[in-house]
Amino acid sequence: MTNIRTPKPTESELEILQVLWNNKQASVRTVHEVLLKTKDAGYTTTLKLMQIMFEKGLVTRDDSNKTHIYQPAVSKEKTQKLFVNKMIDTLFAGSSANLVLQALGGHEASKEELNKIQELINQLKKDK
Amino acid sequence: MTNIRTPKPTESELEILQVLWNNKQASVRTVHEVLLKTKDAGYTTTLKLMQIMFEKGLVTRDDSNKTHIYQPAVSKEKTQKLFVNKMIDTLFAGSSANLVLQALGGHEASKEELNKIQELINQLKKDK
DNA sequence: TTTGCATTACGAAATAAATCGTATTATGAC
DNA sequence: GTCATAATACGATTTATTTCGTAATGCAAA
Repeated sequence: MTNIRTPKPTESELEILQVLWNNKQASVRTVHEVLLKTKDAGYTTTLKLMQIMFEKGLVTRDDSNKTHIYQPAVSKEKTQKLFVNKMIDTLFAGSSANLVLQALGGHEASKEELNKIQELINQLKKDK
Repeated sequence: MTNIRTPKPTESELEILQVLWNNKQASVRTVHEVLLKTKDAGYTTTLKLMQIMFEKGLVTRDDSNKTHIYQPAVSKEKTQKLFVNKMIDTLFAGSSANLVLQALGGHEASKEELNKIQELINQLKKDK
């Protein structure tokens, strides 16, 4: 599995990836429209960012039509792992449990979600 | 509780804060020595960063002696929460549980740590 | 007091990231 | 074909971050 090295996405790039992950694929216009709900930037800014992401290999695109259609080139899961691991390293002294405690303590999680976590924990304990 | 707004620490600032949190307080020299183990930068770089952090209010310092002694001005817990929340927002669609699952799935956690998490979950479920 | 050394102060350069203005191009309506 | 519109391309600027060179300062040993 040739793991081509894509750089760590920046803050803004992450926002764009989020949209692409949700929609599977999208035009610049679509992405920009979604971003406008939560931030305030010009269309060409989004365009430029997505072009840069293309150069970096963070996204692919179909440019056979006038309006280019972009797709994520990095998986959500891999990217999440990248950031979670970095965070555990630099902010939680290498302990994933510390991160988990912090996350659950602050944010609210539904009962259903808590059940899912509990299940995973049981699984992990069994494996030891 | 007058919450003075301190800016979000940058990557490098986080590394420095980590050292200060561990040591309670430290001189630039001490911090620099610790950083040298994992990264490669000049002494004046670390100095400058810590001076900037002082201006930003991320650290305080005792400059009554020639060698200034720095202390963290933001708590580890608050900073962790800041980053975890941001991460949940931009990378886990607002679901803390998703982050937890990712964290536990990737990194290894000890049985003891898992127990601690389980305890917290039970507590949270009881509160519902 | 003078010298040497470790420190801080400061400015500036190098790098990275985000933003935007303007020019160019493609497409469809007429 | 011409025009209006919407899109891309591209360069430049702005802002944030990191890095470092050099000067000034304080202190302690000789």
